[in-house]
Amino acid sequence: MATGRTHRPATRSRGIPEATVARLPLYLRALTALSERSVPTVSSEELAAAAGVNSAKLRKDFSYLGSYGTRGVGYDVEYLVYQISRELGLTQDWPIVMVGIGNLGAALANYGGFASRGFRVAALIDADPSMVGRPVAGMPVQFIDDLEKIVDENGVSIGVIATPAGAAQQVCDRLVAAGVTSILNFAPTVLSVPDGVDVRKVDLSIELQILAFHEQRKAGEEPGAGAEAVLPPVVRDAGAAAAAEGRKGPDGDMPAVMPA
Amino acid sequence: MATGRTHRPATRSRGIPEATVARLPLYLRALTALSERSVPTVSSEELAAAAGVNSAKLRKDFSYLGSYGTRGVGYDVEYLVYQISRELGLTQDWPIVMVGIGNLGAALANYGGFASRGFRVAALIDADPSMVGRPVAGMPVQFIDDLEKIVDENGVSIGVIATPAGAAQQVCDRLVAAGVTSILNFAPTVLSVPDGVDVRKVDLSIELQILAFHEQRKAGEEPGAGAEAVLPPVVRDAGAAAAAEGRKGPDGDMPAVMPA
DNA sequence: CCATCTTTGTGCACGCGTTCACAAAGACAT
DNA sequence: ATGTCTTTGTGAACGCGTGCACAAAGATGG
Repeated sequence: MATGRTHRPATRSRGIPEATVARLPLYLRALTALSERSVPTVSSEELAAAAGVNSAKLRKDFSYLGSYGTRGVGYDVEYLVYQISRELGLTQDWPIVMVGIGNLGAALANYGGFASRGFRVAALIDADPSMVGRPVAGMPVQFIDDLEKIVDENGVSIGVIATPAGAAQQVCDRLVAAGVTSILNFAPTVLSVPDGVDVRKVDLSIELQILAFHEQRKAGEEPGAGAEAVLPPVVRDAGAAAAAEGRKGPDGDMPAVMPA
Repeated sequence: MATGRTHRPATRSRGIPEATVARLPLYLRALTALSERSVPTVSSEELAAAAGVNSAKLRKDFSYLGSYGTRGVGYDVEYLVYQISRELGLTQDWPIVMVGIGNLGAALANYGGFASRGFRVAALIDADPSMVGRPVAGMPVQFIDDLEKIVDENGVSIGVIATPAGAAQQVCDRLVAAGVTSILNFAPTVLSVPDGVDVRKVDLSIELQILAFHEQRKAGEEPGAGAEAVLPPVVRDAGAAAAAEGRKGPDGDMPAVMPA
């Protein structure tokens, strides 16, 4: 799900559901591991286990790509690796630019997973003049003024934004204007982009917050005694009127600071 | 979606849909920004725009939490900030441990978004003795042998794994055995965990691959001439029999290297 | 107190994704 | 060649999430 898009164009591609596309890299990784161990064929059951999904789901996913399996035997590992790679567009070379070489950006630049599988970091870009020229991941950081030139000369269509939140939209606009049509956003902001541009968002703190939600559920299954909750950071009020509506029965400790 | 779980228990929590939970942090961020600008109330339309979602969806999401709005006016910003924070469990203090202080781990430790909103990095842990004692983000790295002690003494229930793929499952097992019940996994591996443990996965290269898929679609809408695809990394064969089944009509360049 | 206007909360329908369950397809042995 | 056994590919049912559209609720003004 490309968070950051206001309306979902569904992008039902060429009949391949978005949910399936999101799982193809998972299958590809599992298949690559099998390939390295020279395993010739694999059943949907085995591969599904390796990828952490349901076997029926896996078969249906593959059915969107075509009939690449052999009944009674399974799937040919090498063949499937190539088919999925091709479907994902990984048989091409994808030059990417990374903007914002702070802690996170530098780590991403060094991250091996980025360079693998057809992705090639074409340039690292930052707005801080003191960063410019400094080598990060064996590559000199370039100044943001050259962004358009870099994108154009390298034929870059994928950009990674790892700037502070405040600069993200501005950087995004420049990338899009320069011709970038896919953006991976690490800044904690909602980017607005024109139609035809894909944005995917990776937000570390959101992931933690979702975990905290489930964690809280596990911890305080019983209502009434809310364990040891820290005082709410907002002003509290004694009025409990708001709780009267009571859609949620088991919710003993509603602080109720209803606005006037 | 907690990738990494084999079967989905759906975790339909207390009636709050998982999709809604995943959006609550988004709303919270937008609301916090409004709060800092001292905006007293906000309509579902405005807030939805700020969070990048549909207004009807936002209202439905909030309806799961209760009736916190005022018709004809909108939502009280401060009140809603507190309600969502409480629902997400962010009014508590969540000590977390981070295992694997390489490039990515160090960047995460320095990442401001982690420390904000109730999350507190209780310890940084690494298996490399040369890292131990070295300060990262103003905090000494501790040796992995003390993992169980650290988790226990700090009451840690959330762990972040930023190790290489090979070490991830092992680290995961130790975390779970020590009492951690929520894991945020940055290693490119499928973790298997017992029931009751939540795993969320952040995979940088997968996100890129999904972008590449859509990018490829945008670039080569026409079939037949596959632009300038690099030669397939697997052995090719002249046999074209496999394509005969032909579920997908418009797919001109099927390489067809069917196994024997 | 009544009328009007704004905005919420939600019933409903629709579409996507998941899962089940099974027929068809092929491998393999005899 | 025939039968058995394994595994795929998929039709169909189900459930969740989304978005529309509107009635109910409350604010505001006269």
